[in-house]
Amino acid sequence: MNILIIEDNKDIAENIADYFEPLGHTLDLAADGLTGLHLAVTKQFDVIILDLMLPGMNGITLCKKVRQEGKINTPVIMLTARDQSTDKLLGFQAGADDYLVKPFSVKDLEARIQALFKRSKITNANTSITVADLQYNPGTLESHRANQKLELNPIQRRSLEILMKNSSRVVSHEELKQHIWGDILPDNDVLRTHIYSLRNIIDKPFEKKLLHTIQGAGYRLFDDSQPGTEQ
Amino acid sequence: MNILIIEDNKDIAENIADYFEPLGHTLDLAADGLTGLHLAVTKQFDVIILDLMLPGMNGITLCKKVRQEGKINTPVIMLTARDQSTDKLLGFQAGADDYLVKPFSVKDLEARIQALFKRSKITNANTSITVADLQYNPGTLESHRANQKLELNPIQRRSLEILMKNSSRVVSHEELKQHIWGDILPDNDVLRTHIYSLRNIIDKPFEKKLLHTIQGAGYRLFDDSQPGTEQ
DNA sequence: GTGTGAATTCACAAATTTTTCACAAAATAT
DNA sequence: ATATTTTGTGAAAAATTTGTGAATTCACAC
Repeated sequence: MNILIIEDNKDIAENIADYFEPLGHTLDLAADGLTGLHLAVTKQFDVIILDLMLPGMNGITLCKKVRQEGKINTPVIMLTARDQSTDKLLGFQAGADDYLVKPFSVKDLEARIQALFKRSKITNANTSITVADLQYNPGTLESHRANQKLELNPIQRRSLEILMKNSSRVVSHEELKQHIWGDILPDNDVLRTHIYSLRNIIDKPFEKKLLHTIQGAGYRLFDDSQPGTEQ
Repeated sequence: MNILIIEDNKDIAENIADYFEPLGHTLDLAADGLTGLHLAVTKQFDVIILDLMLPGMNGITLCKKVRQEGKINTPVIMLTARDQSTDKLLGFQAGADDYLVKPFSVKDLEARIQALFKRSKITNANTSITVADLQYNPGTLESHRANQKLELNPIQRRSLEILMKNSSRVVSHEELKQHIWGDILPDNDVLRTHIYSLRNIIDKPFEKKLLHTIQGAGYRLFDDSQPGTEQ
């Protein structure tokens, strides 16, 4: 799972990281609001852990901004320093999904994350993502193009998922690798080979090519014949 | 809709009641764990709203007991105070369907209830779940295929149950294990063997295979000859 | 204790996926 | 224009996942 922690207190951030990384999750840390916001909107996360009090921009503003982007519905867990009854309402209004009061145990946090994840899985079950005539359903893990079913292996599936979810931007090699393999990243050859095989399935049999290479940057899935969508 | 509220805080209970009763729902209140448990197993509810902290018996124990009965799969929404330790929730994920952090708005609660209800409507009543010619009745715990009764042991039954309830998506190994065994998850071999034995019963004697393996992801029960249902 | 059936472990086969590697082609830098 | 780096291509080897069924352990009723 990919987790973004926006928290200026090093101790807390490290504490969380030390607990979750061995469990195989990939963590990104941001120590201030601006960095956090930037990461939140440019990378794909499964959950965002957000401190309320931050240098640069406070958590509520940040949460609102993230939600305003519209496209991001990643679950957000707010961390608050102490019992301030106004915080909670503000937080929920801003679009947070859950709350934890410091100090908390990491086990607590884990439980909350699990629950949120479960919830979002249920709500996302029946919504499929579309780019041109290419479709991906995160629930059934099936993909179709032009009403034909595409047979993908796990890595191809995960690659497509990331690319589909982020078709509005370029996904870097690093990010792609992180999502597929977590933290033990393989050689660069490997990704290239997988993209090649993915292309063979989703693009080769079709007229219009959707998976584009952005040299030196990464890959992006989009329909280049439709300038409107491309943004 | 029949709603059971197990909550010792009168204010919260009344608040919920005041909101839902005018909407035409029937509410039952229990102010302590024992009363709650008794009601839960003796009456039929569409959803149970359960406070984590209760006099008499805490919410987790109660939920476990209710589930142990086996026959009750009424959706349960947990209520937790926001500074409450929820790490115990981890082991109990399999039992509750969702949870809300106090304070919450009744609107929130309503949304959650609707979502759960929609999902469990099918499974709860006397209606059984159907995938192709395979049927499972959550009330009687019986399963049939092509009008023949299938004899399943508890593990096979629970496996089939979660697969049937989620036939619209892939159920991961982890999920399956959690649903079957709760918190002490066994080796991966075990699940494989049980799926094998389940297949022998529900698929082997029949022409059409319904239990499909999604490599690297999990299992899904569906009729692959009917692309319509498959979506 | 003994017997019974269920659950788990184990070992091996089969299927499938993932990685490695070597070279070609294309793009970028000098 | 030439060198250098990045990316594409594809086959072959390595590794992993899954299926299968027998052997073993376990739990519990008698």
